[in-house]
Amino acid sequence: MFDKTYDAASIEPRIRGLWENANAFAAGAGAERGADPFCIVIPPPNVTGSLHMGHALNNTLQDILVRYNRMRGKNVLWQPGTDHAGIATQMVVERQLAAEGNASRRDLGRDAFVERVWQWKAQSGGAIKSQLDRLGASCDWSRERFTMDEGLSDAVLTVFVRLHKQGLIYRDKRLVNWDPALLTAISDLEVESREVKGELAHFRYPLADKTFDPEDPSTFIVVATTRPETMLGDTAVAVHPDDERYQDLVGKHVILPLVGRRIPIVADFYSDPEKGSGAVKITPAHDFNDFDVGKRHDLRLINIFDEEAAVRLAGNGDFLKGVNEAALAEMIDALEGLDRYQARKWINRAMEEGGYLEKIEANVHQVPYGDRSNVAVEPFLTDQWYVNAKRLAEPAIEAVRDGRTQFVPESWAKTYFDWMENIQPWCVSRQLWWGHQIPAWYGPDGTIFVERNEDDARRAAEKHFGGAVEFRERPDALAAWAEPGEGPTVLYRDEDVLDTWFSSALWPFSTLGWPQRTPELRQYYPTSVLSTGFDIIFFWVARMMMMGLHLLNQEPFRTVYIHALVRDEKGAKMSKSKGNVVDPLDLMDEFGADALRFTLAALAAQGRDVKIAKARVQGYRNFATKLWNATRFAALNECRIDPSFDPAAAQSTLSRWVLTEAAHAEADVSKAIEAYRFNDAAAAIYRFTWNTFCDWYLELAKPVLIGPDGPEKTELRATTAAVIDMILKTLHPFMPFLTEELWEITAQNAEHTRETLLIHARWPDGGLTDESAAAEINFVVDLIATVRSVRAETNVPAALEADIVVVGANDLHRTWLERHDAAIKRLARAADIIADDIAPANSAQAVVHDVVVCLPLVGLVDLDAERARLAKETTRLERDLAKIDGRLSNSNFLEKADADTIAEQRRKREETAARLDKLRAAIDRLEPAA
RNA sequence: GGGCGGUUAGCUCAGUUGGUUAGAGCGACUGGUUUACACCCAGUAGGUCGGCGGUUCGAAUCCGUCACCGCCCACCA
Repeated sequence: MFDKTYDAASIEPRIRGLWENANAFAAGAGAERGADPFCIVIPPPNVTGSLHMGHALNNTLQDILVRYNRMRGKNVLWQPGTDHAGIATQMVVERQLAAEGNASRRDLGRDAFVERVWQWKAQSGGAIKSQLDRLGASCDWSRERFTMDEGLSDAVLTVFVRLHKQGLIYRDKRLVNWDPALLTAISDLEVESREVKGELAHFRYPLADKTFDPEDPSTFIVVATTRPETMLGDTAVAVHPDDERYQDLVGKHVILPLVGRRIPIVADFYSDPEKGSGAVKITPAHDFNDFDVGKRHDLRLINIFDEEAAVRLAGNGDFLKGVNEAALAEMIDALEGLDRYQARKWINRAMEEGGYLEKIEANVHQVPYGDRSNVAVEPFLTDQWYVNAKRLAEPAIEAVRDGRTQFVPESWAKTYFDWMENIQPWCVSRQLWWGHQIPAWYGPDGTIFVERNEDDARRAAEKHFGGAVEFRERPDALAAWAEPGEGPTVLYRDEDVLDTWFSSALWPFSTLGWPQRTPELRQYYPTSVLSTGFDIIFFWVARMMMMGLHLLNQEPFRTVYIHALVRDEKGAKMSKSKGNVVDPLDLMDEFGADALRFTLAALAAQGRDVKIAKARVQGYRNFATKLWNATRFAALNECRIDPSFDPAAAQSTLSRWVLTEAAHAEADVSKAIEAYRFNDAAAAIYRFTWNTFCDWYLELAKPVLIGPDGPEKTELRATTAAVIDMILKTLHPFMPFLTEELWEITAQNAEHTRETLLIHARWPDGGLTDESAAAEINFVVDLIATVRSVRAETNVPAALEADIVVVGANDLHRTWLERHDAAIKRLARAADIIADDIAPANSAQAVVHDVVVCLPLVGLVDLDAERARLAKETTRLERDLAKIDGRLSNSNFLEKADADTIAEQRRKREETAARLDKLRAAIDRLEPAA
């Protein structure tokens, strides 16, 4: 039954089976009647994704909270599920198609492609669940949801239609961040700016009323740009209204080189006299700031790109208007269809040939990139759907301000506020196929019908048009509109889908059944805690807050716990390209799920990065083995659970001491978990288990446990079993597999049936507190530790058993020495322990509490080493004493420090002085050095 | 440009309202096959808590400043 080592690989699956058979993770399982609810919704991983270290950390922490609260008797639901992850998943499948040499998604067609994605979901969607299982995450899988399942899709439709009717979702034509590789709009958050080494081109724009002469600066105005190719769409040059250099040029015009377009010079505050030449070209259709400038000056918008950001001039009415088409033929010929970067080169060359290029400088600047596609994003003028985030943000800000929702650590609230207070309209439409298709139907007169389904849209449209309507695909509908004939009015549905984060924003209530009024919704909403990384505070947390408050009028969670990011052991962000990714599955294979979990908890200090080091995981695997062996030792010595054992009635100080320490440890762990100080919690149970229970309690109890039967042995056996029980419970949230296994084994050993699995056992609460037992055991522990240290430092052979003479022992000391005689002899390697009034000559000596312990080993003790040791100790004590005396003689200290602190210093002074006296006496007893 | 965080033992990190002899794991060194455990036991060494200045009776802890590192946000002149 009990091997020497805990074999995680074989035990974990069996324990998982136990939990599964018992339906142990089900909502409310093991709860007390009428118990308070405790609910966490899992941050839904990508349905086709796999477990990475960030998931491992986050889900370990959530599971600790969940298991702890479950053991506290609460009605716990950990709601799991997965996200369809629009762009990410679509990209994966597109890549697969490409790799298989298949047709692109466009060739395949929308329906076939979406079908293909569902297949991929069916095929790979189970991986993340089984990996979370592997980790021990105790989610209620019977309630697993998917953002595109029927219920959640219904929630999405409901919200879209409702917000639209409330005017909070609207369609707008404005510049968006356009991803020319993915061919979709993306939101501000999906754009990351990267530093790029580029060029700054200085162009000469000839003044309309002068004859251009490259040598004469009065005939042109210089503009600088990092995007020469966009000059094709320039419709103005802006200078600062206060810029004296350009005062008399405002209102005049320049002729756009190559193109020949006559464009105005306008005065606008956007222009920064400090930058470049102080004059800036304005391209309202391809730059967010220029767009605003264009609005202020009523400038034309000229889009020169197609959706792949390739130049489109031929037949481009906006571009061609007002220029001499014939003169442009050659240029159009050269540029048509070139991508941005090729066009840039061509423009630079052509400008140089025409004498319009003043210079090109190297320039480092920030360029926005699509976080998925890794290509530069293009500001692009399109119609998209927007959510009025500003309105929704107000109650969401309020909820955090007044503490209904609390960030832990608190500092993240600032980040949340900063973003929420400057929030921009949220572009929620995506030109993708994988996702929730937007429920909007377009009629030929420009009317948009936003309804939950086609039937509702039909009814609304029939009412609007006063006759029958018919739905067709967009191209067919547009064709029908172009040539109106007899018959029903033709409508088409918006082809776009919603941003993935739109459905994620509903997660805390959609998974509980909303918009249905389910009992789960009533019971578990608002949820208790949301645990996530800071990287998705904006993407997700903020949006859940907005949606939850708007739709349910209640904040979605009481606490938002923000954990650190997992990095490699050097602190670098893990990335595939760096090759420094640590796979949690590998670590679990090597050291077990419990060891990984414990490591993550132990490293999860707040506000820090979590740097995962393999040695650390190994160390905690060793900890698992340590507990395993301690329990094995207890079993070997027939330490069985005794249902009649009452800790409060325990007789031996050893029992009372360890039971008290156990209660302290439990209190520390509880307090730390409740404060989300997972590292403190892990440290507390680790320290107690290893350093207190194994290193001292078991060692001190050994002589009794392996000795003759008697009342003390009976009691220590029961104590040992009881303390192990307490360890198993307290450790369970961190190491669920090991502890559940030992829970079962210890029950078998006792031929005692456990009422429940450990996962449903009640958290230990309180217990014995006997601070006086500590004095006795601490004396014994310190005595043993001191003797060991002295022996090692004075080079006493390890195997030698030496007498210990204790000088200055009072009756109490004598009782203690008597009572723990066997343990001290065993642990301090003593032949005999003698209480005496006179110290033997030339022995090694040390002060322990109020007594002096002597090792009378003439010839065996290295006296020089002993003298050095005592001298060192004396020096240290003298220094301490001087420090304390300094404080106590400082009148300021005595006046201003609080009474407790002063009393403490006085106590310390006495203690140190007494110790020093004993030490000096000990030195005097030694033969002076030769 | 704005904001946030970090700098503590060789390495990775704790250190909760200012008062400890500044701790842990790993690593190093010394010694151990004592019948739970070598994934172990006992012991030892190792830190002017990034620099400077200040507040305070007292600072790793509070304030200022500088240096370096990291992250987030921000108009691609």
